[in-house]
Amino acid sequence: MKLSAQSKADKRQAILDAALRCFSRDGFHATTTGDIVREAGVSQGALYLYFRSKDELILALADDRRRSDALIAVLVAHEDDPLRGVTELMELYGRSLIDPQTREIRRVAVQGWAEALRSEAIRDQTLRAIAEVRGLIVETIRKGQESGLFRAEVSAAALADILIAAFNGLTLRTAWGEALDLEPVGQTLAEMIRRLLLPS
Amino acid sequence: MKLSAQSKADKRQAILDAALRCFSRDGFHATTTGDIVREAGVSQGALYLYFRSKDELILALADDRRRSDALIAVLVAHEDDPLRGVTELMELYGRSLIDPQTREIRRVAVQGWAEALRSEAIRDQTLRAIAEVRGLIVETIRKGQESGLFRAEVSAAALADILIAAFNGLTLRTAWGEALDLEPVGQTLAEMIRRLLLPS
Amino acid sequence: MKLSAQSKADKRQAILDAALRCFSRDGFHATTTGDIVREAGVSQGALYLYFRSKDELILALADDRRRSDALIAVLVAHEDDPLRGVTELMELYGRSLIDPQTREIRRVAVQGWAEALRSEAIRDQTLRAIAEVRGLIVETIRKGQESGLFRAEVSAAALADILIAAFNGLTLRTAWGEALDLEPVGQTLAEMIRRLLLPS
Amino acid sequence: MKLSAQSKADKRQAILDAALRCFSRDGFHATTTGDIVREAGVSQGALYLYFRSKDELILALADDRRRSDALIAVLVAHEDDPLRGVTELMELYGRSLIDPQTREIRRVAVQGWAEALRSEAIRDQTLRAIAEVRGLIVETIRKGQESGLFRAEVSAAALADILIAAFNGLTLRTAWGEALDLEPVGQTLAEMIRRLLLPS
DNA sequence: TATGAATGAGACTTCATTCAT
DNA sequence: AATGAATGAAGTCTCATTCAT
Repeated sequence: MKLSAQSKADKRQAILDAALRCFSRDGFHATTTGDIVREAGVSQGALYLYFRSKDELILALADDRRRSDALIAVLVAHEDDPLRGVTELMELYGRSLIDPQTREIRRVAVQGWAEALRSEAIRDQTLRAIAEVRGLIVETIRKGQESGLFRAEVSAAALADILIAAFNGLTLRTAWGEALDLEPVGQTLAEMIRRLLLPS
Repeated sequence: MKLSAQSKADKRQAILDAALRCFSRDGFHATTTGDIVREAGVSQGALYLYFRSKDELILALADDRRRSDALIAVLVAHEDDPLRGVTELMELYGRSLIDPQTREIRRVAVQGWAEALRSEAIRDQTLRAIAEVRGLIVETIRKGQESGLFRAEVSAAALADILIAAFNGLTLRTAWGEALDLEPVGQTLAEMIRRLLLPS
Repeated sequence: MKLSAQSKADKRQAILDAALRCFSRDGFHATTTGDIVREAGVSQGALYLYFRSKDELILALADDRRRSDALIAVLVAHEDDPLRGVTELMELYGRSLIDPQTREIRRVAVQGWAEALRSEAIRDQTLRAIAEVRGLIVETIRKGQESGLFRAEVSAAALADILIAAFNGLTLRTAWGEALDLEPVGQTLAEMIRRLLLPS
Repeated sequence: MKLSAQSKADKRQAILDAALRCFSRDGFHATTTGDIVREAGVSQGALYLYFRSKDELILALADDRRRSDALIAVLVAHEDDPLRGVTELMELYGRSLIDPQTREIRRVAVQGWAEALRSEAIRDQTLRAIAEVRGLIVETIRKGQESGLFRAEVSAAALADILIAAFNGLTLRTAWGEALDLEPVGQTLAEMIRRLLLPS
């Protein structure tokens, strides 16, 4: 009985979802494949019909592609309004930090950071995602500078790195369950960027 | 042959050093106690004369107390010159990020972040260290505001969180071995802080 | 390849049998799980598919349920003939003491007695089995007393305890491999009981 | 500094006492030499100055020589009054069963029974002690038979075995901490012996 | 395609004993 | 004689992966 492509994809996704829950709860290493198949309601063997190994499952969940895609989309959407682009980027990031739906994803992402230290595949994937977002931030700032909107003395690359670093640092804090008051943090960061970029 | 407190501490430290090298290279979980004792040049049993378990070893290495202590020292040293305090803090942090000697520590710290998601002991320890640094940053900024040096409208807490987040984010990037050009990053961040805090 | 309940029970029993042989030969503590799986012809991991731990295996073998069940059956079978019941009980017990097939069981039972000192689970199980047999012996004697067959002055409980104590003591002696001549022992004990219970 | 023979013997005894407490509490195998030296307040190495190995310590405590010596003394003391000898034997045994001071000894003795299954040295020692007591009981009964006091038809050897078996079985029950009511048990057993031995 | 029993390497930890001091 | 740090073999149990059905 051949499974339709649809139900095959469904089952694969069900396993991924189960793995995300397990990894978020217990971490990559304390999670056993037994935990995952139990959570997914499939058989032990089924896991290996859809994934080559536990590591492949980790790799598939180690970065948060959905988030970086969203960030990229925002920057692209506002490419003719650099200030708006940067502002919206921060808005979006801030919202994602407090969205309870992405809590598991953020926790797993932090674990992915640790795994990226050891696994070249995970590191490549993670760095590529960061580089992509970073590239677009740089481009956005450059555009603002070229149009005379932003101060030309500012290093676009440095600012991009600072933004990404701050984002990652905040992701970390919220992943730990700390109740950060993100409202003033967002406003203060926005103010810092404005004062840096806009001519006084 | 009763060991002196000194030589006992030395041996304990030798094991810690070996564990740090192993953890940095292979991660907490892929490192076996066998790896550690081989690296330390002691017997399997010796490990348990100095540590109750592998977990205790992980806990002992999961945060980077030396770094947070140094940060605190800097802030305390310049408590009558808030602007200098914040600047020196950034200097120190920046230097530590490129110091090859602390590379292993930074790699292990990132793994500690992931472990902190699962282990209450590690999380407590990590959050406590962060809270301590954060508290001193807030205090330093407040002092500057009270003396009229800094703009009173700025949220000291928010700025402290942003700084810490950026620091952590940069630690992460350097832990991965990325060759960040930290010079402009540091200058840009300093400029952002000055423009935010100092009256224009 | 879902195992049928039958073959699952069979395999469990095969491991139990192997463990019995090992425990009888080397004792609970000198027997390793490696010994057991080798004797059973299964893999290390297989043991843990059928038993949660080595302790569970010990618990499962620590008392001799088959023997106490047989004793109970005898007493129940002759509940309308108390003298016969007691006599048959002794017969059965005596036969079991010299049955080479139960030699391993008796050796393991003695070890269970020692384990019962430390393990509440084993002690509970052992005491429960004894209490059950004891209760039936008491009841049988009481019945004989009520019908006027046995002397009413005899403490049924005390006699039951004496019988059980003697049985256990004899089990111990035979477990050690001593060549007791059980024939006269049985006859003498029977004579003691008759002279105690029957009106002279 | 040469230790006097006295203090050497004292220290040896202190270790034995500590071992008895540990063995009684945790069993031979769950007790570590570390437990014993801690309980005795001596150093790890000291143990091996007084005993060749842990096994030697077990052997030294595995049987209850003090009890069997006392039993023998009673029988010898009344060798010209066989009935009295047997009665006193039972009295003494009964008292020892409820003496809280010998509780640890009885618990360790039961463990010795299990060890005797595996260790030839312990088995020899245990069987020898039993044989000694048994021999004296047989002799006592024989004497009574020869003097016409006891019925000649009774098998002295069988009765001795029954008595010893009952004693051991009762030791077992009390070692488990069961609150047996030994008063009626003793009386009933005495009655059984009288009725068996004395001409009606 | 799907199952889940089976595998067996290997991880962590303990512990009786030794031996340098 | 005495100490206690050190040893390292060995034990129990787990778990990612395979494969017969």
